[in-house]
Amino acid sequence: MARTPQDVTDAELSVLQSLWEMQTATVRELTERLYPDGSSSETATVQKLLERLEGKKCVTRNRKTWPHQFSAAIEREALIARQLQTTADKLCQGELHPLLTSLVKARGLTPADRKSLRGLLDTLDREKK
Amino acid sequence: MARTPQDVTDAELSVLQSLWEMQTATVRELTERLYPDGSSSETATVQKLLERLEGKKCVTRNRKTWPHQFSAAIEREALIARQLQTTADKLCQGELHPLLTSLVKARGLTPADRKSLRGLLDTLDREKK
DNA sequence: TTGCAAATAAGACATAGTGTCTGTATCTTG
DNA sequence: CAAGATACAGACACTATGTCTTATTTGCAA
Repeated sequence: MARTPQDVTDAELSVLQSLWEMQTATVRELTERLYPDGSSSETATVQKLLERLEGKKCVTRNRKTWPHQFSAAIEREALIARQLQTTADKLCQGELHPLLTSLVKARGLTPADRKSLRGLLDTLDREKK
Repeated sequence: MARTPQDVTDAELSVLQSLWEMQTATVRELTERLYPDGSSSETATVQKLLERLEGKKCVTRNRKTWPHQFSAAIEREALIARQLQTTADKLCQGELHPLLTSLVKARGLTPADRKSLRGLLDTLDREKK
C-alpha cells in the first residue's frame, strides 16, 4: 500500500499561517517571524518550504519585486474544506454528512454556536429554495 | 520542526475498516480480505499493522483464543471525531466552529441533510436546555 | 564599472515514518 | 512427537520531511 503524502506539511503550514496574517512577505520577514533566534541556514529552509508550497499552488510569488514577495494562494477556509474532504474520503467514502453529525454532537458546541449554525442553514434554505 | 506522525496510517486504516465490518477476525481472515491474491508474507504485514494498532489502542486482541481474535477498539465515529479535532488544532487553534461553517457551506449538502441537521440541533437544545 | 551584500536557486543530507518481508519461536492437534 | 499453523521479533527499502551547504544571480553603493 503506497503511502499518500500530506498535501500541506506541518512546517509548510506554519509558513502559510504567517502569510495569512501578514498578507504578503519576503523570505527574510518570514524567517524572522518563524525563527526569531534565526541562524543563516533557516532562511534557506523557509525558501524551500515556500518553493514547495508554490509547487502545490498554495503560495504565489511576485518575481517582479526584489526581494520576491510571497502571499498565500489559498485561504484558510479553503484549506479547511480540503482537509475535511480528505477526512471524509478516508473515513466516510466521501460523505460529508457524518462529519457534520460528529461535529454537532461534539461537546464544545455552545448554544450560541448552535444558534449561528441555524442562521446559516436558514440562509442556505433561502438561497437554494 | 519535528514532524508529527499520523495517528492511524493508510494501511492501518484499511485493517480497521475491515474490522469495523467483520466485528472480529483473525489475522488470516483479515489477510484474505485485504490481499485476495495473497502470498505468504502479507500475513506478517497484517500482523504488524495489528500490532501497531494495538499499541495505539485502536485494536484489542483476545489472546485466550487460538488463533487470536482481533476487534476494533475504536469506533469509526470516534476516529472521525479525533481526526476533526486534529484538523481544528492545526487550522483553527482547536476551535470546531470553523469546521462546521465550512461543512455547512460546502456544496453537496442536500436539503434533506439540512433538515436532519436541524433536527439534531433541536435535540441538543432540548437536552441541554 | 567593479565589488559587495543580499537574495535566489539547486541540490545534498539526516532522520524518521511506513509498508513490507524474513526468520524464528510457540502453540494446537492428530 | 510431528507437522502445520500461528505469533513474534526484528530487519529492510523506500519515501517524506525538515534542514543545511554551496553556487548563482541580483541590486546597489563606491
